[in-house]
Amino acid sequence: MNRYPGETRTLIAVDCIIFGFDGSDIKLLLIQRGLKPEKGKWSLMGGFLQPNEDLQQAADRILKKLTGLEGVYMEQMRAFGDPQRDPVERTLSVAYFALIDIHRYEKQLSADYHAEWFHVKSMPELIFDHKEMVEIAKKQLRYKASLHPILFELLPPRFTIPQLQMLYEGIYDTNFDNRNFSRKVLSTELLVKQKEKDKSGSKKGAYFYRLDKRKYKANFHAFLNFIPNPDKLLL
Amino acid sequence: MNRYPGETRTLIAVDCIIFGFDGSDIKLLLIQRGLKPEKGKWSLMGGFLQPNEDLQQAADRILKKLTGLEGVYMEQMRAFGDPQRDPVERTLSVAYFALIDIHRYEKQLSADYHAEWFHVKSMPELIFDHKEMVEIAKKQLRYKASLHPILFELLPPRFTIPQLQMLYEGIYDTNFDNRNFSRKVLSTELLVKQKEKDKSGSKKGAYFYRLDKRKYKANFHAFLNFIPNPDKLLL
DNA sequence: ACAAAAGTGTTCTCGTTACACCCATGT
DNA sequence: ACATGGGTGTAACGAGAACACTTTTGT
Repeated sequence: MNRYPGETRTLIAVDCIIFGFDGSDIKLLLIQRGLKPEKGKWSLMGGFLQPNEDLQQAADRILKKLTGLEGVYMEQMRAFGDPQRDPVERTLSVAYFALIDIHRYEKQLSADYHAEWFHVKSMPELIFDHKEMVEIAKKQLRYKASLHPILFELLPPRFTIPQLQMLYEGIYDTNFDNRNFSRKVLSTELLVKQKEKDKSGSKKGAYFYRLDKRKYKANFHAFLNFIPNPDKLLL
Repeated sequence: MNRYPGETRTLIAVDCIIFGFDGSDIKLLLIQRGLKPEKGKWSLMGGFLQPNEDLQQAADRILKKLTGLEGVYMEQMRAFGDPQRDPVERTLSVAYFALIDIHRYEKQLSADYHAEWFHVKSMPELIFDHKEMVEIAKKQLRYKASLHPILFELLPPRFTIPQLQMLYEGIYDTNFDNRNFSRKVLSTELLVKQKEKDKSGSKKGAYFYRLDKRKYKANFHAFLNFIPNPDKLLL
C-alpha cells in the first residue's frame, strides 16, 4: 500500500473548538483529559483521523461523540504543524470550529469526557498548543461574524433582537446602540417576527423572531454590517 | 518514538498555489509532473512535509525550490483530506497560496520542474484534486483582496494606479470607474507618489507609486473598500 | 405612578457614485 | 490638431450614527 518510498508518515488529529452562547456569555466546551500525559489538564475535544474518513467526517464524529449533535455549523480553521506540538509523538492537527445552540447540548453524553463550558475570558490552562488554537478561533469568529450572519447558529430557534445584540456585544466586547442595531438587523429581512414576546428580560417584552432559513442560506455569503466601525475593532 | 499505539500514520504534503500578475492578466504557476502516476499532466508545486519541519517552513522550502524566492506573501489556505485524493497512497495536503511579483521569478530555476505560467481562465487539466484547490484559492484571493490590501504583493516595487486598477479588474472580472478608483486608493495613504511617470501605457503617462511599507504593515488588517458593491459580486 | 427596557422617528454627516470636464503628450 | 488615457471637480444620493421621544407593562 505505501508506495511513496522513503517518506515519513505522521499522525493526524482533528481538534474542535466548540462555541456556545448561554444568553449572556460566550462559552467554550472543554474536556478534562483522562490520559497521560497532562492527565487532569483541560483540552479541546479531538481525535485521530481514521483510515477512510475525510476531515469533515472526523470533525463531525468527534463533535457528535462529545455533544450528541449532528448538522451543526462547523468549518475548518487551519492546520497546526509544529513538529513539537505534541510531546508524545509528532501529530499534525487540523482544527475546526463549531457553533452550537448551547441548549441543545446534552450533558449526560459528555459524562465520559468530563466536559465543561468555560467563559471565553476565564479559561483554564490547556494542553499542547490548544490555547493558541482557541485564540485563533476567537479571532476568526470575530472576523467571520463581522461579515456573515453566522452568529445565528449560536441561538435557539426563537430569539429576540436584544438577545442577538447581547451576543454581538459579547463577541466584540463592546456596546452598540440598540435602536440602530435592531433596524440594521431587520433591514436584512433575514428574520421573521413571531406573535409572542419574551417577557423574561423586560416588562414591555421583546418579540421573538425566527430565522428565515431560505433567505439565510441564500444570503449567507452576502456581507452584512451589524458592527459599527468594524475597522476600528482590530479583527 | 511512536507512542500513540494503534493509530494510523499518514503522508502529509504541502501544495502551493502561486499567483502572479504580468501587467494585464492574473496567472498561476504550474509544473509538469515528471513522475508517474499522471506523468506529463500539470500540477501544483508541492512536496512532502519533512520531519522537524513545520508547515510554513515546508511551504517556504517548496516555493523557493521552484521560484528561487524567499520572503514572499504566503498564507495557509486549508487542508484537503479526502482519503482517495491521491491514488497512490493516502496523503493529506495542506494548501498554501502565494502572491509573487512575476518579474522576480527566475525562469532558469524552474527548468528542473518544467514550470509554466497559465492564465487563470485557461488552465490545463490538473492532477488529483488540484483543480478544486485552485478554485478555492481563487475564491479566497477575491475574498481576501476585497478586504485587505494584499494585491500589492503581486506588483513590482514601482507601479501606477492604472496598473493597480487593471489588477483589481482582473481579479473581479469587472470594470471600475478609474476616477473613483484612484481617489479611493490614494485616500488610504498607503501609496507614495514618485517623480517619474510610466509612459508605456499612454501618452500623458501615469505617475509611479511605491507602497509605504510601514503604513502597509500597520494597516494590513484594516478593512478597505476598493471594490464597489462587494456584496453584489458573489465572493 | 413610576421604572425600565423595547422600539420608532428624525436629523446630521460623511463616504460612495456618477459624470462633466480638464490635462499632458505622442503621433 | 486631435486622439488617448490620466486625473480633478462636483453634485446627488444613501447608509450609518446619534439621540429625542414614545410604547408597553410589571411592580
